[in-house]
Order: sequence, then structure tokens, then C-alpha cells
Amino acid sequence: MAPKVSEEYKRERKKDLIKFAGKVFTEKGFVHTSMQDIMDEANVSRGTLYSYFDNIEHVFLEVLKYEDQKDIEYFKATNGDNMWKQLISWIEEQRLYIQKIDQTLLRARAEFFLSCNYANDKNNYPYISKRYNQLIRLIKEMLDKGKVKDEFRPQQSTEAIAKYLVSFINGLMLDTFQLGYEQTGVEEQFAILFFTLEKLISPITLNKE
Amino acid sequence: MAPKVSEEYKRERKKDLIKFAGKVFTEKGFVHTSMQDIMDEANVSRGTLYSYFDNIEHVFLEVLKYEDQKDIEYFKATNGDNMWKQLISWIEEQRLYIQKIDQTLLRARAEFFLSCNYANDKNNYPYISKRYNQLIRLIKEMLDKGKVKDEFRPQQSTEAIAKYLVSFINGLMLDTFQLGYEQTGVEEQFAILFFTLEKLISPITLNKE
DNA sequence: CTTGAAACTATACATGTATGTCGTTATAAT
DNA sequence: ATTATAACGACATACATGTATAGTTTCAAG
Repeated sequence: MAPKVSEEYKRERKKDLIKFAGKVFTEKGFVHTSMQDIMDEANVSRGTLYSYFDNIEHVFLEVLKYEDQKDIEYFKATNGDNMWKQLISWIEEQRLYIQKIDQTLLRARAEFFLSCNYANDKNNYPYISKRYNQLIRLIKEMLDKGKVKDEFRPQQSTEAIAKYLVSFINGLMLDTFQLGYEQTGVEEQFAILFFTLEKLISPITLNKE
Repeated sequence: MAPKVSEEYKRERKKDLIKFAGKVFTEKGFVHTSMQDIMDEANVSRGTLYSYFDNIEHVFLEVLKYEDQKDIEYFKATNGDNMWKQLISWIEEQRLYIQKIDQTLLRARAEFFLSCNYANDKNNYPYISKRYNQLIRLIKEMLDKGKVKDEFRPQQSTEAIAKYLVSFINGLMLDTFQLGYEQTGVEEQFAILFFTLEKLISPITLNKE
């Protein structure tokens, strides 16, 4: 017999649940969020939530994928021809993210990466590794494109530069979450990042900017 | 009547418990460690453990302080006159730490910083902020000393450079914990760090090295 | 050497919270 | 009206916490 509701309905419902869960995770982090919290937020019964997700790690991974989807779309959207500008623009985006770090998924994400079984059980969470590699690849491609166009003269491997950039920003995000924007000196640190990037990739457009 | 054991004994016992706890936290992280786990590791009864510590956060803070003590002694010990060498040496120390990241307190520490009530209750954990500031100060002083001796020509504020260094290394540690030494490209990232540091502080001893 | 305070053990307890399942009820499609 | 199934919420289970009790060991003061 026909299902009681359409596939469309179920997909929408699931997406709704993901949004509610995202709200809770943003507020409470991963570790201190229970299935109950999500049920309360979404006004949904225990049984219903468990019919959509096996457990809370599953919920979080779905939230994470949903959020990442948006980021990917950001990268797709920015398709200018000035690579330096594009790079700066991405970094600026990260600065804005840091500015409202308390309203982001950062804490939950960091907690999840640390506290889920992941570290001992890496094979069960291929997404985490995939996620990192994808980000690195996107940045590396940006740098490579600039190099081909002779806009950049990278002084080190572009992959390493990409990883360096990500390490720094990750660290800065966590420090800022813990200590606040002022104490961490976010602005000054970004100034230094730009300084080092200029040395690292010697953008030709430097003077024009 | 006189106490049954000396203060000395109690201090030693406490230190022992801290060491056992440290071992557990290193293996299981903060979030997944229970008081019971520590009792088992230390072969101590419930009552005893609770007579030394109020709760698990208290235990962890003591472990953290104990570990930090060692670091401080490291800084005290290295009192050379070549500041660049000294800086490099500290960074090298961090690289070694990252190499054995799975046998360190990193995970537990990061979990604690993120998951304890800290973020919502910063006043109750002054140590965390103090800890960061102290590290920054030590690095800044190193840079300043080099500047005074005209060994360095910092291109940015030394405080900001210190914070930049810490952000990067923090980020690198976490990335490495998650993805492993190889995938994170630790060596290459350190190469980049050195490159940027040279540009940032223009050490005069560069050629001599 | 005796002795008694206290350090320690072992375990029970009350409490609280989270988990995942399962039988029941409500409902939308046919 | 019938029926598949979405949604509900009680339930059994598990585990951690911090306290409390009773009994045992230990060691330093007297």
C-alpha cells in the first residue's frame, strides 16, 4: 500500500529537524546536547526523532553536512578572475565568522571531532577527513590558478600554504572562542596573516590593491 | 592527637593521584573519563578519591597545573643569549609534542576548554585565561629581548606575533590529532612557519645559522 | 608497646540523566 | 472503511555522581 506521506514530506521534515538540531548544537555545543534537547527544540517525540536518526552522532553529522553544503556553494559562487582578491575575500569571510563565533557551530564541531569515537575509529567517519581534504583542495586550486596566471609567485608548495592557512584559522577560531575577540587580538593576528601571505605568495597585484 | 600521616605524605599521595589521572585523561580524553576510571587506574577507593578532589573538573585542573609546571620550568631552563636559536628551539619542542600527540594531554585539554562550563562561566576558570596570557607573555618577552639586542627587527607588534605563533601551533596540533602527522603535512607546515617568522622578525643571525 | 585518630577500603544508596526500544494511537492515502 | 505508517510517550536499562556507612589498616604520639 502507498506510504502515508510523500517522500518529499519526509525529506522536508528531516531538513527541519536538522535545522532545529543545528540551533541546539550552536547554543549548547555537542557534548552537552542530548536527544531530548533536540526533541524539545523541534517539538517532536522521542520515537519520531529516532525514526529519522540512529543516534546523536548521526544527527550531528547530518547537521555538519548541511552546513558544509552552504560553504561549498560560497566557493562555487565566487568565481572572479582576481585570485588575490578572491583569497582575501575568503579570509575576510572567516574573520566575520570569528566575529560571531558564539553563534556558530564551531564549538560543537570541535567537540565532536575531539569527543566522538572518531580518533580511535577513523574509518567510521570518513567524512571528517574528506571534509578537510576538500577545503585544502579548494584553497590550493585558488593558489594554483593564481600561479598559472602569474598573479602569484608561491615561495612554498601551494598545498602546504593552504594547510598552513587552515591551521592558523582553526587555531584562531578556537582561541577566540575561549578568550574572546579582544583578548585574542583577532584583528592584529589577521594583519599578520596578510603580511605573511604576501611574503608567501608574492602577489603581483599587491600594488594595485 | 597528632594526625596519622604527615602533610608531606598527603601531598605526595595527591601528586600520585594526579599522575594516574593524567594517564587516564591522556588515553581517554576529558569527556569520556569518569571518576571511576581514575579510581580503577590508581587502585583507590571512591571515598579516597573524593577526599582529595571535589569532582572531575577539579581533578583535571590539578592535572593541567601539574603539566604546566613542567613547561614553565622549560622556559626557565633555556636561558641562552641567542634569541633566534631559543625561539627555534621552543618551536622544535612543539614539533616533537605534535609527533607524539596521541600520548599527550592535548585532546583532554581541548575537550575541557570546550566542554566545561568555562565558556558560559569564564569567571570560575581564571586559570584558563591566565594560562594563555602567561604563554603569550613568555614568547613576547623572548621577541622583545631579541629586539633590544638588535637581533630581531620585528615587522609587527611582538605581542601580535606571539599570538599568531600560538594560534598557528594550536590549530596545527588539533588538525594533527584528527588527521595524523602525514595527512596534515606537519613538516611542511613548520617549514612555512619558519619562512614567515623570518620575514616577520628579520633575525640578523639568519646567515650565521 | 599500646592506643586511638585518621586514612583507607568496600560497598550501598539516592539521585539524576541519557539511551534506544516498543506497544499504542492517530492519521493520511487509497 | 481500511490499512500502512508516522508519531507518540512509557519503559527498561545503563551509567555516573556525590554521600554515607561500617569495618580495617596504619602510624605517630604518649
